[in-house]
Parts: sequence; structure tokens; C-alpha cells
Amino acid sequence: MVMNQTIYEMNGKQFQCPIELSVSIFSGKWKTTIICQLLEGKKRYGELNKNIVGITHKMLAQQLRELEEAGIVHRQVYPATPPKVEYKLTVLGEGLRPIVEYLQEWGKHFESSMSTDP
Amino acid sequence: MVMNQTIYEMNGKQFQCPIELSVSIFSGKWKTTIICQLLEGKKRYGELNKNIVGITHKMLAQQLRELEEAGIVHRQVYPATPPKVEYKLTVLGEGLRPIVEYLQEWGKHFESSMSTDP
DNA sequence: CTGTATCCTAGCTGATACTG
DNA sequence: CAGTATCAGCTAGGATACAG
Repeated sequence: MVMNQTIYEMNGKQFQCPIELSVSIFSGKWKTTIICQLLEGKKRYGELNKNIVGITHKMLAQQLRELEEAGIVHRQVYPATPPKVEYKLTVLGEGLRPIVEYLQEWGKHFESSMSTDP
Repeated sequence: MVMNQTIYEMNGKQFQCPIELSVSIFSGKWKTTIICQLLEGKKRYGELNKNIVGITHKMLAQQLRELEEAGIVHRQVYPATPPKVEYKLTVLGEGLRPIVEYLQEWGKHFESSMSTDP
């Protein structure tokens, strides 16, 4: 059963149900793309920047920071020159895999219904 | 396996994978709340407006329209005075139920990790 | 290589009033 | 009852330049 009416709060934002909270986690233009990337495994900052077409330094850094603060992404710094930073999903982040896979299935289903339904 | 790099297009917006497309469907401040409501069953406009705390006419109408255009919500008008309009999920929309339920579970898990993790 | 800091804009969102 | 119209504010996102 799907709940509602209860008010959840996090970082000053309010949510009417846990689902809103979850969705707010990967709302943001690049969050899902980043998560997709990291579902493939550990990645360096530069790799992400190269793989994710169109993203800017600012947005990549910012969205990574938000994912990190949410406890979804772990940031590993190797002190060296030049610096090396690796990002990977936390256990919590890995828990998103089934959702992401289901979203992918549903997205494909959605696409095909678009061509036959309108 | 999670795909990427392929470009999907819909309504002029571009997506790098089906997941982005899916997420874009229920991104929007009230979309998930509306979907939650309709997962409980058919609802009238006034019911939604009453149940969803804080939403305005404009946003409710607008988000419902977008969900309708995406083929997630069906709008049934009963010609009468005063008018009566019912909204319900389409088959495609019902397909979101497992996602919503998983998001709820994950959201709760997320909450508890917030209190023990930081 | 891995970021910050600034500045700027489009578009989402809300308040309010009006309508069939 | 179930919307639409208009206007205004905020904020997410992008371009660009700078930095450790």
C-alpha cells in the first residue's frame, strides 16, 4: 500500500511520502546518468566527464557532491600530483540498481507505447 | 546491463538512456504525489486538490495535463452541470506501481541510513 | 587532473483573479 | 466543480574564467 499525508523532512525540504524523498534524490539533470555510469563500476572524475556527453565541470562536481551528501556515492581521494579521485556507489547507492533496471524496462515500454498509442 | 550513450528524443527533449526518459516523466514537483493518489484508484479533480496539501489549481491542472499527454493518466469527463471529471492511471501508468513501491521501500531504507550513517 | 567562483538566463512555480 | 489567464519571483542549470 502506498502511503501519503505523512510529512518527511530532509535538508530543509519537505516531502509528503518516502517516494517523493527518493525521487528528489535522483532529480537533477545529470543524476541518473551519473548513477548509470557508476553502476558499471568505480570511475574517475575525468572518466565521468568524458563519458557523460554535454556535462560541464560545474554540474558534474555539483551533482557528485549532492549524491555524496545523500550517501549514494563515495568519494575516494588519492593524494598525488596530479590529483586522482575515484567515485563509486555506496551500498545504499547499489540498492538503486533494481529501480534503475526497472526504470529502463519501463522506459522502453513507454517508448513503444508512444508510437502505437497516440 | 545498463545502457547509455544512445540518444532518445521525445517532445524535443533529449535523453541519453531510457532511464532518463522515465525519470523525466515523474520529475516535477507534484507528479509523484499525484501518481501515488491515483494508485489508490480513480479520483475526481476536487479530491486530488483536497488530498494534495499545498497544491494550487494551476499546478494540479498543469501536471495532470502533462501526465495525460505522457499517456500515464486518463481523463474522463462526464458532461453535466456542475462538471465532473475523473482521473485514473492508464495501463502504462499502472506499470509504475512496482517502481513506486520499490521507491517507497528504498526511501524508508534511505531515511534510516540517514540517522545512523552521518 | 580535479575542481571553485561568478555571472546570467530560461523556465518552473506560486499568488491571484477570472470563467464555462 | 473544474478549470484558464496573467504576472512575478526563484532557482536550477549553463558559459566562462580561475585555482590547488
